[in-house]
Amino acid sequence: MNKVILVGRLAQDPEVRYTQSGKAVASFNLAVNRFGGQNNADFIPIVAWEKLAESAGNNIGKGSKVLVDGRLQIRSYEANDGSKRRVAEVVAQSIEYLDRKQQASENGGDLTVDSFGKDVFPDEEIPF
Amino acid sequence: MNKVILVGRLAQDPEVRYTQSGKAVASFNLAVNRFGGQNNADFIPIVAWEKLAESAGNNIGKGSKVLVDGRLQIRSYEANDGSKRRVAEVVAQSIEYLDRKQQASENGGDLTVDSFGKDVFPDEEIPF
Amino acid sequence: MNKVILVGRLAQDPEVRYTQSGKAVASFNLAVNRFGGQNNADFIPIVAWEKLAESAGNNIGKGSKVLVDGRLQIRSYEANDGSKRRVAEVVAQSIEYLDRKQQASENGGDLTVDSFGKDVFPDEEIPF
Amino acid sequence: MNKVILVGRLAQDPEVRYTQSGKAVASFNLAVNRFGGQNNADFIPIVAWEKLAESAGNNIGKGSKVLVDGRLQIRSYEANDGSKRRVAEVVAQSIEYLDRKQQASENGGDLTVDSFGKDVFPDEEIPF
DNA sequence: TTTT
DNA sequence: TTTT
Repeated sequence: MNKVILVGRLAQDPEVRYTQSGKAVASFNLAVNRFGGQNNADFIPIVAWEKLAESAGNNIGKGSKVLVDGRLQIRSYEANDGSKRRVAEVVAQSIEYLDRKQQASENGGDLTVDSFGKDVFPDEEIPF
Repeated sequence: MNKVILVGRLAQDPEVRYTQSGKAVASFNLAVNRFGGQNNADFIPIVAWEKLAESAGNNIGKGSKVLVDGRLQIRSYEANDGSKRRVAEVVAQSIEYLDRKQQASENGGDLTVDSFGKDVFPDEEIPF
Repeated sequence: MNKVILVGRLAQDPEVRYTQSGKAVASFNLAVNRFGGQNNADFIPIVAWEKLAESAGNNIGKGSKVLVDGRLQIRSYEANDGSKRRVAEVVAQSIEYLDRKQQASENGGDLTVDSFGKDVFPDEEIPF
Repeated sequence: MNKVILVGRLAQDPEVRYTQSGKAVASFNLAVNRFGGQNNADFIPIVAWEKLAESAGNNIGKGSKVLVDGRLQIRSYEANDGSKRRVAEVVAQSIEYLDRKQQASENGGDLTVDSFGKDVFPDEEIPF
């Protein structure tokens, strides 16, 4: 069990890059207000992959309010001076767009993007 | 966003049934202790599907301690007297077995069963 | 561990009542969309107590979008015909108001109401 | 909304320190297995305060299995070379002890420690 | 109806 | 470094 749920606003536009194998990766910091908190936020690094990444790149930007559901991961990397560093980041499993800043979409509904197939089974099928 | 996370013990062995289309469905009540609570628990109906259901049928029983991650669903059904009833239940998305009652498995590790494919990406692939 | 996190819209205005000991209790159904889901929602009963209840009564109504953080509880009661019934409901521990329908509040920020005292400790105090 | 839920084992005994104002603070790394993961874990820094800290110091140690419920915080500090660094850590709001390594406690039940007062209301009080 |  |  490794679950993180955050509501906040993007501190900057998502940066979308591509791995050597061609997978899209988006990253941005999420400003999550602390309780009591006008000018008191945690800026939490978020990473999203593939269609989640592409959707973020196309649909949200600096200031957008989102709900991120994901897992907390510690990633190792080599710093410029050759030293080994560790950074914590949240790998998004789904992102729910809580407002629609720019394009006031005519259908109104909220958009949720998810990194896996769905497991929704109709009520009627249950054999009891 | 519809997320439920529970830790508790099975109040009875899982019942495994099959839909007309052949899908396995397991159901059981989970005793979740309230704070302060020896003899003070909520008995929460859990439903699991397909491989989650089969694994539950094979690996856990009355008294097993588990962590259930799922969503809360309201299901409508027709009662015996023809009246329409609604029941709330948690549809499991993953079940983590926190103890191994019967078979003291030699490898020691915990078992997690999950209803969808995994989205684990290796650290090294990240292009930054 | 008994945790529920829901995002949805109130299906009706909160009903605020008072216990014999004078505690406020608010109740309403929350429409939580399923994935894929325009016309496909679970209507989940929510209960809030004391200042959470009063705030809900004053600040949100039918159609308001909220994030509810709480626990899932099974409550027993006696039906009109004398039979014993059980109902599941979510007891809210905090409610975050994700939009402000009517009154475009002048202070701008989002409003979160919480049922317990806060445990926020300043960063500087940590002795390492 | 800033919520983190983790299940893992302590990578070392908790270190308990005291702030200048006398508050207890415990810190340790939690090894949280990734899916698929025997030798594949994230080591996540956990911080607990006051009675949570004292209980951790007294009741759990390296290898203990726990469920941590908390929030993700970014803390700034000054490194030895005077540069400003940021570190992410989980501030525990409750810790559930999922096993009892050393002392096979005679009372059986699980121990949950929580950082705030409880909001449990009896079922009977609800006026409907 | 029920778990430890 | 940063959001409203």
